[in-house]
This record gives sequence, C-alpha cells and structure tokens, in this order.
Amino acid sequence: MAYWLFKSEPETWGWDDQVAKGDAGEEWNGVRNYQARNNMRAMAIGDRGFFYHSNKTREIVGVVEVIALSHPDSTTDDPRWDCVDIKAVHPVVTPVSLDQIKAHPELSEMVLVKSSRLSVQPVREHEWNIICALAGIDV
DNA sequence: GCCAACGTTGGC
DNA sequence: GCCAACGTTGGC
Repeated sequence: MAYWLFKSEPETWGWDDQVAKGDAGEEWNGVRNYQARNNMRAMAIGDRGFFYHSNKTREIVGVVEVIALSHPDSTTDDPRWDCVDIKAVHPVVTPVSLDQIKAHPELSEMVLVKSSRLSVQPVREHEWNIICALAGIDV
C-alpha cells in the first residue's frame, strides 16, 4: 500500500466537508497540475492519505482512503484532467502542524517541505509512521 | 496582504 | 523548442 498527502484550503473543501460525504466519498477534483494528476493516476484502491489544511492552519487533520481509481474529472471537459475518489477514514487525535514537520529531522525531506505547492503528493512509509505517531493514531 | 516560487501558456 | 509573460499557490 502506498501513502499520499492531499492538500486543500479548508475554506474551499475542508475535512468537515470530506467527513460529511461519509463512506460514499467524493472526487478529489479541480486538480490542474500534471504532477499531482500523475500521483493520482498512480494510486490504488485502499491507499491511504493524509488530509492537510493549507493556508491558515497548516496542519494534517485526518486520514483518507482511496476508493476509486483515477477517472475523468467531472468539473471539466478537458480530457487531460482526471482524479480519484477518496473518503474520510478517521480524524487525527492531535493535528500535526507544518512547523512540527519542518522541525522534525526525519521529516525535513518530505515533499510537503521541499515542494510546498504540489497539492497531491507521495508520502514515504517512514514519514507516514512518524506522523501517525505524532498525530496519536494507529498506523 | 505581500511576495517568492513555480507551473503553464503562447508568441516567435 | 525557447523563453517571457502571466497566473496561481501558499507560507509568512
């Protein structure tokens, strides 16, 4: 299983919105960036991801699961863009902030730190484990 | 609200 | 195929 990180502005689409969709989940649509799209194309059903709030709070707030493989993005007719569906699995006990991640020596190589603008990004397994520990949740 | 970083677009 | 212009993102 692979691990990912999904970034969103909570004003646009936040963790609460994701939770409200329940097990039906929702398209992670609106991505117009090739790298982010390619990451979604590489996802498998059952892959896990962190849900990150950008801008104001800047922290990981929950865990999501991929429930549909990459398919056309319903918000555009442009065939270049597609997206996966994800559902909320559970919230974190303690949100993990960007500051914490930057300060942690073993997390300093994270894509979140290195390439802060990429909205869908891979997370290495040991990074996943460290953050789960910080967040107070089981892997 | 500012601005740096970066991706995309389009003219040549 | 290059590169300048432009738009967007996201941290501060």
